[in-house]
Amino acid sequence: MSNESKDLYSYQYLSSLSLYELMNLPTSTPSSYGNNGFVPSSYSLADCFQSSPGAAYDSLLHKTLGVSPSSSEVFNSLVDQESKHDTNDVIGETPTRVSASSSSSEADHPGEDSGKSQRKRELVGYGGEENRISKKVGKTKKEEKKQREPRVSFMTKSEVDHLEDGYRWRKYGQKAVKNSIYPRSYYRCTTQRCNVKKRVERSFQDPTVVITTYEGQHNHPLPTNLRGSSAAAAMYSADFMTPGSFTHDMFRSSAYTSGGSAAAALDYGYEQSGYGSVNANPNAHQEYRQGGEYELLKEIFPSIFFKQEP
DNA sequence: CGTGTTTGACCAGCGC
DNA sequence: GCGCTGGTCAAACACG
Repeated sequence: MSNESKDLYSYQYLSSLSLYELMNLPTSTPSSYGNNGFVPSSYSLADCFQSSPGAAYDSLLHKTLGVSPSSSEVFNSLVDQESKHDTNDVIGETPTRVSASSSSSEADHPGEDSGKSQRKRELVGYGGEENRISKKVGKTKKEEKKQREPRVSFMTKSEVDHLEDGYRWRKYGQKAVKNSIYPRSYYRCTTQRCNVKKRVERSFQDPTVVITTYEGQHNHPLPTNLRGSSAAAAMYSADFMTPGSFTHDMFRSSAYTSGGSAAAALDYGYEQSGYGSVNANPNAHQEYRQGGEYELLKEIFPSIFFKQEP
């Protein structure tokens, strides 16, 4: 799969460049912070949504996926590449459509973890995971695969690998990835019974680009005792942004001044037909924001979205 | 002491 | 069947 992933990677890289061009982002990033153009990377990701989730999301996804039809393929292909083998099992069955409902919460789908891990836990007797093991009973591997969690992939121009999103993450692994000199880090939400994971890797073609892939949906509120720069990100935002006043232009400006920009893509496990219609139908954009993608993002970044709601 | 990171080992899936 | 690769585990370690 080496050649294929290489192509995907190249494709993605070009796509990200296209995004920057679309957003009229300069190649250099003079900053209003007077901070060499850098602020915590969390700003570029979280604040974009924090300031106005709808606008930022529009900006991110509509521009990324909407303007450039190939981009959606690229992003989705990228995040799907390791699970291509699932396609035959899943395609046409639309098992991973996500809505704001809790029907797809981790509690309901603990089998998000790979079967191999379950097998190992079964052998080792991994504490606190009995429910997973018991859930495994009576299921085939294929059935487990179908329960892949939806994933969201962000490309963020940042010098910081691990983007603060308000949740607490525990790093549980790091692997060198093929065709990249940068390792991929694996994080898991530290909240009990929440199996949301994320992978963080740096683009080997553009080291300034960090690719963050979230998998699953949090089944708990945002931790109250936040550490790190989530609050700081909010402060950054408050300094010069008024919630709700965020426009596409401001997002562009935000990405510009923060020295960071982000692209996002949603991975619904082969259910991508919606993008075409979104692109073709201007009115579909609203539906799309009210639909699964927007809601998914809300669930993944509740702290960001809830702050905007009166 | 609790929490998070590092890192070598292990395992399963896939391609050849 | 074998080797490669991605994903995960868990002991050891670091840190506040």
